[in-house]
Amino acid sequence: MSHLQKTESSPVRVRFAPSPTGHLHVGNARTALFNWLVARQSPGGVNVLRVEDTDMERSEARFEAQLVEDLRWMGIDFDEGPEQGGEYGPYRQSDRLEVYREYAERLLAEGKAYLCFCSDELLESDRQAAMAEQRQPVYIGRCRAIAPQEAARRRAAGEPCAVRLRVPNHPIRFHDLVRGEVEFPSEIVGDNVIVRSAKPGESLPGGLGIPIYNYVVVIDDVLMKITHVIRGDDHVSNTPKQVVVYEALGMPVPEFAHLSTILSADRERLSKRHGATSIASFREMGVLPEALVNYLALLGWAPTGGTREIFSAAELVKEFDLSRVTPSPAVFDMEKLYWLNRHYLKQAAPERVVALALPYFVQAGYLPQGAGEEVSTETNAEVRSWFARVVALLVPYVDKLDQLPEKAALFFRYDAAAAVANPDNAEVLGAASCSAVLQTFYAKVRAEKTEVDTSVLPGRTHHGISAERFKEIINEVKAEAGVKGKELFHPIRTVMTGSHSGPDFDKLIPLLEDGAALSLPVQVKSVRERVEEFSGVKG
RNA sequence: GGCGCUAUCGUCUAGGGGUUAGGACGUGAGAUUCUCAAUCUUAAAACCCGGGUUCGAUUCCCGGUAGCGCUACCA
Repeated sequence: MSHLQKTESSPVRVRFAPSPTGHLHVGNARTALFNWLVARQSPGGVNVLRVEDTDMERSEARFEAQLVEDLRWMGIDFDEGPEQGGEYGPYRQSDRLEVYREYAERLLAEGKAYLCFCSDELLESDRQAAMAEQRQPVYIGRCRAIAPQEAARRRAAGEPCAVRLRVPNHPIRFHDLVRGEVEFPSEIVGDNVIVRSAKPGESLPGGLGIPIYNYVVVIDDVLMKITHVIRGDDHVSNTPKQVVVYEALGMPVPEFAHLSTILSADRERLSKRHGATSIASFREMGVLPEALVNYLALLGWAPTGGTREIFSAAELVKEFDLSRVTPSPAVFDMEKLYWLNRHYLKQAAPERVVALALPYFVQAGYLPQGAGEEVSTETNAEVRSWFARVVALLVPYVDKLDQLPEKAALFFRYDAAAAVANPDNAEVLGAASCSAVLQTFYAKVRAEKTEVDTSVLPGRTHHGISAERFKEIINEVKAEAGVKGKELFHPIRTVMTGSHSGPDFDKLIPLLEDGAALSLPVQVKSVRERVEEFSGVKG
């Protein structure tokens, strides 16, 4: 944190500056997280959200809203931004065009910038020529020497013109918290355009067009008093172009921190093509925000010692250190995210996991639409408490919440015929001792007293074999059929669940019986019903 | 093409002029359990290549290679 200390006089101010052109991606989310961590770990630190929507064609308001929601879900909040305002607003670039124009005029008046009247065609042929001669394809400065009065006259006459910044004649250097000192020769920068020429319908007062990104970021960062620019490393090559703007403005250059790219398993830049990489998709699949935050922090950062991996957001705020961030790109590993998610799923308060799991079951059609509602009728409360036990039983089996309904198939999708036909069960069902076990077991279950309970669901019987009673039955089968161990348990398990593997009987049997007593969209079959159905297929 | 950035187990990483190169995910094995999941134990697994500097380089320097980024009146 030493790098933050020296700016103690003025508090740390960082910003996250996304373009609302799509869903929030893991790469951007990590950038947002690192910014947030730096702001929160520094006394008086301020986290600014700035929406870079100058690309009118691709920017959409709904993406901005989505973005903020995704960030909030992760626990990342802002002190200043379009929603909360602040003294350095407005925070949407589309609302700041007048500011950019003013500064451009100032730069022009001071001779730091000049008007360029070159046509697109001319520029393009310059570029081709430069490429052919293997030179850097930068602007050759054709309009640099036009006298200001002459330029002003041509502009007033309505001749289309762009504004270019005069690049200084010295190497451009800046400090990067993750990469150290970075230096570029000025020749590679060139006199870049900072304000486009006016396009029909996009004209600003004074006949200028929409300003260029590399210029507006600097104006914004200067005006918003940003002390640390933390962003993706796709901006390192842009940085010298921006540093030149700071110099022209006579403003101090902030600290930079360029975060490495997140790659997919094929070592390509992570994109939609690589499946679910948007923050929304992680939320939808039932990844906990604390797992995602923890994982993202570990991508490119490790604490001193490098052995600790589990960090809450609060712990990250305490431990995180920008200068320990690695400059090398990292491959996104879904398995490790899942590992963290499994960890946090076990840690999480049961009620929370149940609430989060519920929609998946409603969607699967296993639970009624209103099951999530707070208004708890008596039945609803019963369903909920049963469901809570189901979730608790199944959570150790999943990486993420959306896998839960599939794991719950043993409750809702019992199918004896399919179980008997399943090749996975062939060995168990084909064992010599199987028949004896099954016959004895069927008889025992049938002999159980049936307790009719029509209070919950008229016309249904609730047998209510307890876990203890079930254990006794198994012991009786063991004694009478003379079979023990796997040969005893596997066939019985197959009858009960359709599979020879699954949760402990102690927990499973009561859930089966209690579930059967409930009125659900997909009826859970009781122990006795399962026995009847199974014996019908395999007598 | 030019410029820049990067390079430790399959993956995320720690470390650093002399180390048995550490941890984690994943994988294999074992324990536990009727079984699966969970849990515990355990094993295999890495310093990109070539030159320097040095008594000694994985570590420092240079070059190569590879990957990525930027090369716009995109952001």
